[in-house]
Amino acid sequence: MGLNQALAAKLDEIAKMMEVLGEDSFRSGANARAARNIEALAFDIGDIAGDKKKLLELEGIGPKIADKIMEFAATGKMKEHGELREKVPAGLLQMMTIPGLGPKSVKAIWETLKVTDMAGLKKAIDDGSILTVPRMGAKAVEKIKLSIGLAEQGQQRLWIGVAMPIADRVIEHLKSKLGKKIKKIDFAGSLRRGKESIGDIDVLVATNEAAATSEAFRTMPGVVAILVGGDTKSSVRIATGVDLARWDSEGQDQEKVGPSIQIDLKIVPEDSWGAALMYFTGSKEHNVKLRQKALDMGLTLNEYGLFPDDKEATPPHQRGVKAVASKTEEEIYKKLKTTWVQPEIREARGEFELKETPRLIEVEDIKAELHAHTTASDGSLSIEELAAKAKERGFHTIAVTDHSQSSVIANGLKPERLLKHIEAIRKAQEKFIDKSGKPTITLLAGSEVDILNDGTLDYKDDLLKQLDVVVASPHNALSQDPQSATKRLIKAIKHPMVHILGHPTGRLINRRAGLDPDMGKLIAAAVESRTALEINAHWMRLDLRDVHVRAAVNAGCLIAIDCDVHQGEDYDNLRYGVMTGRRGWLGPELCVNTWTAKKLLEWLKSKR
DNA sequence: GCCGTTTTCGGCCCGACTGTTTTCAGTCG
Repeated sequence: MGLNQALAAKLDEIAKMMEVLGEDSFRSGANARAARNIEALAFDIGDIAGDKKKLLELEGIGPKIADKIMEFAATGKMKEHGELREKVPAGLLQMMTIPGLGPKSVKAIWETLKVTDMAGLKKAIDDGSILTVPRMGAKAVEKIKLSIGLAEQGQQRLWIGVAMPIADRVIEHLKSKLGKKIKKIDFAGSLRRGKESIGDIDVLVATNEAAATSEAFRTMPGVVAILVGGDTKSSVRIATGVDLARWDSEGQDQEKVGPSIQIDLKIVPEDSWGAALMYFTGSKEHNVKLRQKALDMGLTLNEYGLFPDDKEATPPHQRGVKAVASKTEEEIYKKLKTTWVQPEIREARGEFELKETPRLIEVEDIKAELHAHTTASDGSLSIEELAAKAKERGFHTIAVTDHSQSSVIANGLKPERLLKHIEAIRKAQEKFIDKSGKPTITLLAGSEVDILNDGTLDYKDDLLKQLDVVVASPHNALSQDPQSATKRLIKAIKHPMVHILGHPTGRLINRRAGLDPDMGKLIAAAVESRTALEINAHWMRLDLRDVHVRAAVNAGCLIAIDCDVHQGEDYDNLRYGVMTGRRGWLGPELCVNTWTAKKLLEWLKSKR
C-alpha cells in the first residue's frame, strides 16, 4: 500500500471513530474529506510531506491535518489515531459498515450492551438483548439481520461492466411495462458518472403514474428483497445472475441467483427532471458546492429545483413556490452562473473553475483498436474475424497484438511463430482491399510484449523492429515493491521500440491491487519518449485509473484507449474505457485512437 | 477542522423514508 492510501485510511478511521464518539460532525467531516482528497492524488504525497506550505495548498488540508500528514510520513504513526483507538474498539467501525447501522446506533449498542464487534452484535440479536437498546425495535433488528446476511455473502461494489447492463435492462423493462406513461427515464448516480465500481444503481423516472411505476419496479423479475417502498422512492435488491434476456417472456421461472445489487427508483414530476437528474447524479461533493453557490445567491437548491431562499422550514416545492429553474441541468447551472459539466467530472475537483464546458472524448471519436488478440494466442477470433468486427465499428485501423513467449498460459508466441504470424497478418490485409486498391481497414502487425521483472522486454530488438506496433505490458511479479515497479515500467516506457504501456499497473478491480509505481515519474517518462499510456477498457481492469489519467492529461501525456479484445463482445467495453478517460478530463487530441490513419502511422513509424 | 469577491470567526446541503415514537431521531444518498 502506498503512502497516500495508508494516510487516507488513517484519516478516514479518525473520522469514523470521532463519529462513534459523537464528536463534532464538522471535525470528523473534515478528516473524511481530507482522506478522500489524498486518496485521489495522482502523485506520492511523500514528495511534499516535508513542506507544510505545499500541503496547505491541497484542497481540504488545513494546519491540523497537515501536521498529521507530516507526522505519519516521518514516523509511520499518528498520535491522534492511536489515542482514539484506545477509546474506540476496532470492531465498532466494522459494525458501522452495515447498511442501516450508523454511528448513533452503534454508539447506543456499545454503551447499552458493551458490544464491541460483529460477533457480539450477532449474539445480541440472537438472544434478543438488542431490543433493550433505545429506539431499537423488532423491525429495525430485522433489517440489521438482513444486512449482515448480505455482508457475509461478500457484498462489495460491483464492476461497472456488470452494473451497466443491469441498469440498461431495468430501464427497458419499465419502458415496456409502462410505455407512454413514462415521460423520461434514465440512470443517475455513480453509474452515470462512469465510476469503476458501483455501490447501487439509481434509476430516475418522470411520470404522472407513480403508483403503477413503483409497482412495476418492485415486482420486476429477479427482485430478492424490497428495502424501501414509498410513494416517490423505492429500493430493491435484484439478483445479478438472473437471465435478464428472458424478462419479457411470460410464465418462465425467474431464477434468483448470483450476488444482488441494490437499485433505487426515484419518481419525480417532469418539470423537476433537470434538478432531480443533477441531484441524483452527484457526486455528493459536487452537489454540496452547488448548493453553497445557490445559498450565496439567495437561492436554495434541492431535487425539485432551484428556488428563492425564503428561510421557511417547509421545503419550497411543498408550498407551491415557483422554481427559478428546474427542467434541465443546463438551465440550473446557468442560473447559478456556473459552467455545465459532464457527469464524469462532477467530483468537486476543479470543474467549478472551468469557463466553458470541456470537450471530452466520446466513443464516436475512437477510430482504431491497438490491442487485440487472436486464436494465435488466447483470443477466440481469427485475424480476419477480428478485422471484420473492427471494420463494422467504423475503425480505420486494427492492431493484432498477440501475447509474447513468456506468457505461456496465454499461448504466447515464440519468435519463429511470431514471424509466421506477421506474414499471416500481411496476407489477411489482402482481403480488406477495395476495388481501387485501397485498404478498407489497415491491419497492423504487433505484439503485446511482456515486461519482464527487471524491465527488459520479452523479444529481442531486431524482432521488435519488424512489428508495426508494440504494446508492452506487465503480467507477472505484480506485487513487487513500488521502487522496483517504477524502475521496471520506466525502462519499458523509454524503450525506443515501445509505443504503448499496456494496463500499466496490472490491477484487477476488487481482485488484485497490482503494481503501485510512482505515477508522476511514469508520466514524465512517457511524455518525454512520446509513449502512450493505456486505459485498458476491460471493466475488470480500467487501468490506468481515472485519477492517473487526469495527471497524465495535465502533463500532456499520450493516452491509448484499447479494448484488449479477446472475443467479439470485448469491443463493447469501449464505453467503459472512454468514461474512464472522461473522468480524467481526456479530450480527443491526446488519445492516439482518435487520430487519423495518417497521423497514427506517423507516430508509430517515428519509433522505428 | 476547514474556509472566505459579502466573513480570519461563524458558518458548514437538503429531503425522503422508516421506525419508534406521541413529535422526532437516525440513516441514506
